[in-house]
Amino acid sequence: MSTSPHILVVDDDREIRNLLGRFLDKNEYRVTTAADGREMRQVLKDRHIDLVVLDLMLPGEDGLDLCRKLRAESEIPVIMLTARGEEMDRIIGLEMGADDYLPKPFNPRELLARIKAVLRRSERAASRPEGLSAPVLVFDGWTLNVDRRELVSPDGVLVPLSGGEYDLLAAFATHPQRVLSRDQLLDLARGRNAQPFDRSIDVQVSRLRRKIEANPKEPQLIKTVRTGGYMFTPAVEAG
Amino acid sequence: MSTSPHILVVDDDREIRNLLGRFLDKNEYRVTTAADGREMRQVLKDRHIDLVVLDLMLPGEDGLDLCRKLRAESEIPVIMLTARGEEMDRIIGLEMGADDYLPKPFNPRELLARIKAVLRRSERAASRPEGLSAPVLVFDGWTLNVDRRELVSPDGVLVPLSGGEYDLLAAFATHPQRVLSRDQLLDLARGRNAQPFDRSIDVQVSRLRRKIEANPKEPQLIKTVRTGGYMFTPAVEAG
DNA sequence: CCGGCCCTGCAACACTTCGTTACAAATTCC
DNA sequence: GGAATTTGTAACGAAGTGTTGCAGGGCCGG
Repeated sequence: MSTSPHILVVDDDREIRNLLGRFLDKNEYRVTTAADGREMRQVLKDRHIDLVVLDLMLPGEDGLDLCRKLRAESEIPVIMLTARGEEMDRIIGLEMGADDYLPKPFNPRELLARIKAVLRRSERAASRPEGLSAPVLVFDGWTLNVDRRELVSPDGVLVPLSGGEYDLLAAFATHPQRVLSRDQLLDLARGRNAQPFDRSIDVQVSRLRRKIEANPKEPQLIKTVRTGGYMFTPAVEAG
Repeated sequence: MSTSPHILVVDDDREIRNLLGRFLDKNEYRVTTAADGREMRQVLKDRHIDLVVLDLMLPGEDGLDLCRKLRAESEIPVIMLTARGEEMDRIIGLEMGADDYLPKPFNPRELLARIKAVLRRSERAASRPEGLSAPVLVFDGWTLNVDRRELVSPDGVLVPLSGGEYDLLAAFATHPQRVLSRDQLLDLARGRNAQPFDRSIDVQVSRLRRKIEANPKEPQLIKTVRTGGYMFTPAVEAG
């Protein structure tokens, strides 16, 4: 039930991916792995990730490049790994915007400690310092204010949402027009994995529909896709 | 009944095709094989494929070429096989856009593990990244909105379809004016293979006709092709 | 033209999945 | 610490889908 941080390990070496995957898993983190930049972006688009462990040396795109781009468009903290243990790398790594740095080979416990430290820091810093990342999502007349976690209806009325309802709607609104499985929704909105026979998303969808659908019996915004999950149908634009 | 991923194995060696076919079949995957690029394209046009296992060395078109073209026009993940075990091939393979790579000879279990990994990844990435794939299909006055999974009749009325009815109609509308066997339809609309005496498509066609045919007794849009399957007769254009 | 065979349409039934309510557990707010 | 709110779980009815069986109609050999 606990909502544990979700860590993305990006490394081209499968050995290392598996090793870190198992290790972090044992230490109460949820882990996903990626072998290169393309995979990393895919995961980032579809799951909520709290921290990225990024290898400096990657096939195709360079880890430093990736880190810089990642920094440009999100606030996800990054810990860099590198095979070269030189001080220069460290400086470059940190200048690229990484939150911490670890030379290979390293002791997994060392990585664990740094992950904990970085997460503790970024937890507090969950503010967005005047960055222009979309604070308002508009769809079908509705306005979802991400900063205030508030929803305003097409006729301008503020519709009170519970925290979970907001999280679910935000998950939908940031992944519109595609089928999202219950598992994905649980990850995006609650930061946990589904358990067998987990129906909590169904119930939460039902409660959300009651508040945003004109006719909850015939939902237009959140459609059910049998055996597939749910789909948020309207186009969403940044306000 | 289960809807298992459908894998296309492309290799000119019949031995390998059969071997992999049986092996993957035993491991709960649906498999189709192709001997060259032409067959591959044919299958891709007719079936829903979740992953392609592609040999690097093929008669006629090169595997790398095929992979690049495949990548250019679809999001289907690719695992490359090659007889040469050199590192350069690996880099080229990945740069061509393959999702993973396996040198021959290989252990089938190894391939299985990679297939699982790639599918797990691509499962989440079922997004349409601003590609211009048709979001609206128009035929004979009707409009099928793929984003909203909605059907609008010639006189502008929204016709409620169940999920399965929509999936079936979408399968038809994306493969118009050609005979589709029950097996193909089951694959395209339900993602599963037919079982002996499987009549579910017939029933679903019947239910769909009730909603879209002016006179279901004399269907104009979905024609029956005796011993062949069904054919969607109107011309379909992107809206 | 007729009878048997095979294929398709569809109604009826069985089974699965989903929506919603009720209630209990957990969390938040005074 | 207790009340109010929120969230998860269980249960049940509703809706969707697959299966089965039978009726109707085409096709073929005689």
